[in-house]
Amino acid sequence: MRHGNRVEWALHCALTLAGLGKGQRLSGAALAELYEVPPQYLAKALQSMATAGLVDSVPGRAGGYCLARAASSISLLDVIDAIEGGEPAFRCQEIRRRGPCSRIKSRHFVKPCLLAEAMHRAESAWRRELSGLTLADVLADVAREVPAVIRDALVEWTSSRVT
Amino acid sequence: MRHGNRVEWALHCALTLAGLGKGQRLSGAALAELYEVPPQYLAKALQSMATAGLVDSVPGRAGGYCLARAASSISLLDVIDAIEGGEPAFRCQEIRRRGPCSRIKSRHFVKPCLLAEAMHRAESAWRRELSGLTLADVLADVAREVPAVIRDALVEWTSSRVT
DNA sequence: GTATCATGGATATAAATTATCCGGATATAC
DNA sequence: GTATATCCGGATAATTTATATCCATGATAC
Repeated sequence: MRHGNRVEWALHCALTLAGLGKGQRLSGAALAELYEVPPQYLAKALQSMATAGLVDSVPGRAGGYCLARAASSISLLDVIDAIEGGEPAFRCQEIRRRGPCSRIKSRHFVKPCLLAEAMHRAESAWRRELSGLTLADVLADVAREVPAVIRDALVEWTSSRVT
Repeated sequence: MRHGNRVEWALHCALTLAGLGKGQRLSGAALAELYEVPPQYLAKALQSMATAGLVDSVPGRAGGYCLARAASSISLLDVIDAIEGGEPAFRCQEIRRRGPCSRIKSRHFVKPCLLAEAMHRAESAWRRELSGLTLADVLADVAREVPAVIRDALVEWTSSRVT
């Protein structure tokens, strides 16, 4: 089980957009440069976030992306779900009903599969952890923990690409 | 992000083996019949569990599989890790160091990526949930919650295939 | 009007998953 | 001892998913 690369890209892009000033935007090409990833493929991830209502996209010259709402209202889970669709990682195939149990009527299987339930509880714990952390939270941590050398370099680059 | 089918198969097989009496075994073919899955592919999952030390495999006529240790000492996480290798689902590619940050010396990146950390904390929550649930726990829930009709059918089938 | 940018569909490539095959080793039944 | 049933592990094939690119379209700034 593993996440696609776009999850990482989307998280970083969302965080970068969260650090922008009011009314500022970055183009897809700029974000692709920032992280050195394929621009047209990154565009798919940005598009997914736009569809999910996390970012606003402005076409045309001086267009680009910015957050659609406050960074404090966007959780990491929101971003991940936008990219991966929010479907559960464990998908019960109900194999418990096969073989010798295939003759048993459906009504006896009223209780969900206990193993599937356990897997879903675990996923809920995962989702809870990620839904409790917003872009604003991470941004605050960045301000506190990331060295000034790095923050300065990012601020400088951003100011050269922002619109 | 999604789990392979073998995870579900392995969990159900492990639970079935946990329900066996002392010294009893089931062959890979029998388990494949029980869940109507491809025998030779299920064998790979059983092999992984054997390699991980979760089940003992006995070759030869009247051979088969049984748990290698007490059901109360095998967690669902043990089974999943045996199948999927226990690698984290999120693998940080350190894209934060690219682009404008590629000139910054490595020593400034001493703190791990905050987004990667958040993802790993979420995975830890997932793992904690699953490591806290053993096959014995689930077996007890089955005894309590699964209708007798189903349990009886399984017991009957098992007794016809066990060695 | 022209250059820049996002959109979304189509398509191509790479990788992981799923599945099968087979020769070899081992233990049991007869 | 021989035949049978079983696990092992490497090789290979088929299928599905992830990754990546291409291009036609429409919107916006200058």
